[in-house]
Amino acid sequence: MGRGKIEIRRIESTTNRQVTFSKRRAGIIKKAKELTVLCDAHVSLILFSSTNKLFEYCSPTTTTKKIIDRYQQVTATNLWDSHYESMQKEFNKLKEKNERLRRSIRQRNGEDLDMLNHSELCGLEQNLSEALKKIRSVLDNKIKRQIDTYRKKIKAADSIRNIGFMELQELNCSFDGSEENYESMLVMRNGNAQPFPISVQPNHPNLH
Amino acid sequence: MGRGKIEIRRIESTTNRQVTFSKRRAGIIKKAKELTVLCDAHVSLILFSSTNKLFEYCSPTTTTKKIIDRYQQVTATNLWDSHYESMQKEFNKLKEKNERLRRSIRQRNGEDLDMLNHSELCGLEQNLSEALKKIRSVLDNKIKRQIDTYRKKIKAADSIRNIGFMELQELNCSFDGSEENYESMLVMRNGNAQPFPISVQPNHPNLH
DNA sequence: AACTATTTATAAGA
DNA sequence: TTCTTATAAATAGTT
Repeated sequence: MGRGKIEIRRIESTTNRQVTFSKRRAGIIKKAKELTVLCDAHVSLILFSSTNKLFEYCSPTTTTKKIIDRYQQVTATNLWDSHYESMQKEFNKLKEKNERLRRSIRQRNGEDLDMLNHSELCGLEQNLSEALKKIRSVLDNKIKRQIDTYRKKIKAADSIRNIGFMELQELNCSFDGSEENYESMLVMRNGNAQPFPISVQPNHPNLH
Repeated sequence: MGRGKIEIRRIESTTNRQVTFSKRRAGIIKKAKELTVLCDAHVSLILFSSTNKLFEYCSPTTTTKKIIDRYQQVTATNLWDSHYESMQKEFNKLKEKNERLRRSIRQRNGEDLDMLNHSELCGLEQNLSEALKKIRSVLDNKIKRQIDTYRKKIKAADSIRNIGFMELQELNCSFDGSEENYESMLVMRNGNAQPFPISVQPNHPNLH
């Protein structure tokens, strides 16, 4: 139908192909609509162009989803049951793993120990004992590092104290060298500055 | 197109409607085929007649399932029901939980401690320490109970020994009462029977 | 996007 | 259902 007859074979010219697609797409969708109305049919038409554009028609009395569900029922082609099923399997596996992990944690917490036999219990004991050693060593190191930090701060403060003392001597102020008077003097010099930082981990907000 | 023009409205005559459906179905499927070939398109056409008969066309380069999957991807219309969707959410939640549990176990195993702050580390230390106490007490109790069992077995064996001794005396055998000879005598009496059960948990196959 | 010569689809009839 | 055929509709090539 048209000025000339065409062979039904892939149209080589890209533009021509796209124009034809556009025209015939309109045609077939019109036909689908007419079929729906004239014959009281349910139609789902899904088109992907060669440029991967999607076009669809669906009878207004229904939805694509419903048609596909019906199609599935009739053909017994389970389009997504396999997908769904495999997912359900994975889900259950994950649940099981989760339960095992929880139990493991409970056991590492000293609960639910009845189900363990003697050797398992011994293994757990050894395992926890080693873990505790590691944690304590990490904790030790942290504390050591903190003590070091404090020492350095003390040293720094001391040197400030000495400098302050020397400055005082130079200024001929009436300072007797006692701690209280020294601090009040520092406050006088620096405004509100604290002599030592109080916060242990100034950059960590979650410290209780 | 035809002998007369028709209005596009439901055909009231059932036979006529069915005839028209039949004719137009052939027509639209032909159009779908032509579109597929001419324009290199992917087409899925699903038809349900008013009598609920299913007809379909699908481009030979693909399958209805593939087209529907693609349709789903593009439209992001969740054709899978809400159950599936909620399941997917649950699945991801479970995965997350799982990861947290794993991390917790690693930490209770003395690994991945860097991400813990000081107080968390202290809490972990205390927690593990208490767990270890519990486990050790359970282990202690078990061992105590085993020792009790052994004691009872020894007592039982002793009474057997006494009975055996008395029997020996009655039989006027030449038994001097020493341990070695007593045991060899028992072996003689009972075949290969062991005086005490060696295995702690004879019913557990996984004992190392 | 519009036009139109032609092909194609199909309504009605057999 | 299938065939026929007059006619409506679709569309290929063109503008």
